[in-house]
Amino acid sequence: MPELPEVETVVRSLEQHLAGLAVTAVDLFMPEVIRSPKPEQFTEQITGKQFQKKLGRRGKYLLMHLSEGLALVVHLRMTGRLIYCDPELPLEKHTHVIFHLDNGKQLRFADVRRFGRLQLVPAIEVSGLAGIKDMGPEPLDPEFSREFLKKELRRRRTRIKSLLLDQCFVAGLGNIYADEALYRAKIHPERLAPDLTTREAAGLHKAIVEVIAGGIEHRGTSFRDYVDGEGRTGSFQHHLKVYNREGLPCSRCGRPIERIKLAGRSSYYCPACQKPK
DNA sequence: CCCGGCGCCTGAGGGC
DNA sequence: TGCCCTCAGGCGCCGG
Repeated sequence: MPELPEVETVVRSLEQHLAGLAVTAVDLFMPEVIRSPKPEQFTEQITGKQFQKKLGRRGKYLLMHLSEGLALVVHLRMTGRLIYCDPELPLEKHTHVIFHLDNGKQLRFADVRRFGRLQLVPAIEVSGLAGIKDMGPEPLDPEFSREFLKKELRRRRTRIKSLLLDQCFVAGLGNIYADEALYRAKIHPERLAPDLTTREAAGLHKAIVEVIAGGIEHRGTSFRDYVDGEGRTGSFQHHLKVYNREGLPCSRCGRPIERIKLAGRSSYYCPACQKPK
């Protein structure tokens, strides 16, 4: 569930605590969650390294810069959590990695479904990593402009919802924010991308920027599993207009929100405000 | 090349 | 009460 706003919130909440701390030891309970290097090397290489002042993010990836030019790259996928805490805090079930820190605290990685991955790489290689290399622009960067969006829509022969979920198109959108953006732009999720008008593209651009900025402002959507780096929930779930609201009245017209399956996922939309055309 | 669909995982929730 | 099925969805991978 962590999409861009949730990952950004984790970054901001961890940054203040981790800056300057060194890793003194690592407990690796589930080596499978380490994507690279080999588990023993991962543990050996990260031990003694210090977290830099700033943590970064690219799309849904957390970029944790360390001393000696290393970077810990983390993808939380669906249920992953990174929590900074006291060692006394009871171990949450499915805790797979514990980083012991030189102030006596811990950074823990837990993940019920074990989809999340950690990777330790030279920082200069981050931009070339699979999953990051071909990633589209950050939705809040100037590079993600109306013109860019319109041009991409014309180029891609797919349904608009699928395109919004494609990280090569724009970084960081997942199922929740994609549905919310389409609702705000009044565009049916099954519309073909090249069929959107210039006006609709402009509206969609605005909706994407607003919904992502709103998500960050409210510290993410805690719909199911998500909490930030201090274990706190976000509040954007209270501002969702369509996601997980099947049968509930549309806030614009009162018609019940509907749910369809699209590319294997649920898509929520208002049948009156978002016409198929 | 580009798109759609499946598998990976566990737990929650619904039907019977 | 318990069992089984479906669903949750990000992304790598494969096939058409």
